[in-house]
Amino acid sequence: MRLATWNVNSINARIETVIAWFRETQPDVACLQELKCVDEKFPFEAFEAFGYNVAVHGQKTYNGVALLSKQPLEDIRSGLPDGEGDDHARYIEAVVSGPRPIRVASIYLPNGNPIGTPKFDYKLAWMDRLQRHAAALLAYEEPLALMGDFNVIPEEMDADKPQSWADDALFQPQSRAAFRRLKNIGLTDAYMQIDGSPGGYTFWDYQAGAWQRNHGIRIDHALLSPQAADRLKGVAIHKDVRSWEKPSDHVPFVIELDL
DNA sequence: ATGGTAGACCTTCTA
Repeated sequence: MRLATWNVNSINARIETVIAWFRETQPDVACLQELKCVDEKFPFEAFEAFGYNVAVHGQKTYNGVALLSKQPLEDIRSGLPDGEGDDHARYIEAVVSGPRPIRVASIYLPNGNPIGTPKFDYKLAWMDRLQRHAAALLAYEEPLALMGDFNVIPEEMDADKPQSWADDALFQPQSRAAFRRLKNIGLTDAYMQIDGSPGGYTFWDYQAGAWQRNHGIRIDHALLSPQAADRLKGVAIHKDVRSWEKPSDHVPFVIELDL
């Protein structure tokens, strides 16, 4: 079973690129982030034509997440618990049905920049909420994949120029510690389990020729419960997609599970 | 030295 996560940076601006990639990769499940549209503006038909079931948690202009699956989606939940006062559409989860069901979440974790502002506090509070919810899901002791744009550079090896991220919310010690705490409740970083080599970047900024200079970072992750990690067979970063026409600044990250 | 691009949308915000 092939599961993908991809921050598309506007689904409607990216639809031709995204469809071209779906044709080529045929993922069983895809987690999309940064749709930048409300539910009604999501291009359902383009994906339903491929036989995908779609669950969308959209928002005007900013954020927005979706789950696409060839198998039916059940128990669809939008938003993290304890979300009063939080109107950002950054989380959707569902159970992908089948002989061996798996719960999958599409996550767009807050960026948090600039540091020293309420935006950074919001990031850390959101990570705390995510950890508490993930702990509750782990108690089911079932296959679970938390996939998305976590907006955290876990280690120095996950950035081409770590120094240039020193003052950035994505590489703050507090952000990295919160990401470690999340993993330490019992989640496995799929990339590190299978590959783990430096340079496995998933994002290159549009600015300052970051792609041409390979100034990338690894911020798109898949965190797996033990029941999913035990069935992890492969990971792949679709780096070449960054060089396609009208690319997102993120590329797809794909994991293969023996489910 | 603080550059540079992309998307949504109306003027600036977010990334």
